[in-house]
Amino acid sequence: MDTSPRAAHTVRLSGPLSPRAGWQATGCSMARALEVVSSRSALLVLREAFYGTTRFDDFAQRTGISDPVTAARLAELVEEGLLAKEPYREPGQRSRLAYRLTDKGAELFPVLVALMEWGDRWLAPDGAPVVLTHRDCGEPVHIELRCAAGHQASLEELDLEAGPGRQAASA
Amino acid sequence: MDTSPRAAHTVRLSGPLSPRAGWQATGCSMARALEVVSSRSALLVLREAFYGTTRFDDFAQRTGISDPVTAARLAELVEEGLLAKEPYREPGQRSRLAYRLTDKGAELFPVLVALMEWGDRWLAPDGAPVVLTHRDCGEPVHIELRCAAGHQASLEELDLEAGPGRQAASA
DNA sequence: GTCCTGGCTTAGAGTTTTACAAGTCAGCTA
DNA sequence: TAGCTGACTTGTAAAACTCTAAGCCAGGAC
Repeated sequence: MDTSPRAAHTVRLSGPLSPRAGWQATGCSMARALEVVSSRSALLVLREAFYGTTRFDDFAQRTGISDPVTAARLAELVEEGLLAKEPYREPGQRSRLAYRLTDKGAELFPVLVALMEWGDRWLAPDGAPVVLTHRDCGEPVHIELRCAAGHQASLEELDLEAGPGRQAASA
Repeated sequence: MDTSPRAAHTVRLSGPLSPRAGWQATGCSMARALEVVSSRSALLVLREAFYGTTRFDDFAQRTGISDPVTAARLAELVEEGLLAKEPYREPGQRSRLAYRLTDKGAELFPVLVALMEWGDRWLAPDGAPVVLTHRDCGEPVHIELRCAAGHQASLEELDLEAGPGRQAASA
């Protein structure tokens, strides 16, 4: 199937996934991930968490999101296990709450970096406003697609195959 | 600043970006990217485009998005230059429109892969429903953060620095 | 010419996301 | 004890996103 000559900018569907018309992607992992982080505010809050922000007012101010939305988003991200709320006390201060990234939240970092990289390339005519560098060597850091054998892979070199969690007629 | 011992799951802010309170990230590339693709439907449409879908009805059906939203999203993505509309004609058929990824759209692929990978890991208890493999070697493909010198880098090894596009008091 | 199909558009309505402005409340400081 | 501050909550309202259901139009097929 799909013997058409144009495969530019697409992956190749292989095995039971070809043709595309034969299966549904309703429960796909990307769709599930989007249920958790599809709002602009959620990702901005996470950005700040990666920058080290931990306090309510700082999140609200630094993301430019209003207080009510910030509160809602922080509560959601805590409930979903991306952030953890922990009390702490600075000397002479009363007890406060800090929001910190959990492992689950921290592993979203590549998503944010990929978005930033794309934004730098296509939406920032004057160049990247901020850059990530590797502390040891000072070189800029970027996102790569690489296979377990170590080869860098482009979109057109990829196959999409059924995985272990695939149910009949879904993905 | 920020001499606190806990830097877990955060990058280090360096140079003029430290302390965080001293600058605004309002125009950051991630925020700009989110203006374009922050809706669930936009990313689902792009997912299908990467799977090779090109026609209106197929987009609507395969993403599970309603017709009006599909139409709105396709039009937006075309306007933003992520998809291109091109007429084509199959023999014996009338002229149709195909939506294809542009280079700008195709370069969002790492974002989708990163989301999928995260969803596979945290939201798919039975394993990934679909997997991407490198056609040449058959090995699974994943997202990596790597610096220009070739080192793989973890979140905690990264510095955030001012880039060429940074204006005074913004990021 | 009439039917069918692909590619939309329109109408009407519900939910979510967002903002602004103001209020609340606990607990430390003075 | 009166105030201040951080962390929210409440009220109001607009905008965005989403749905279902139905309608429209162009261009082959018959």
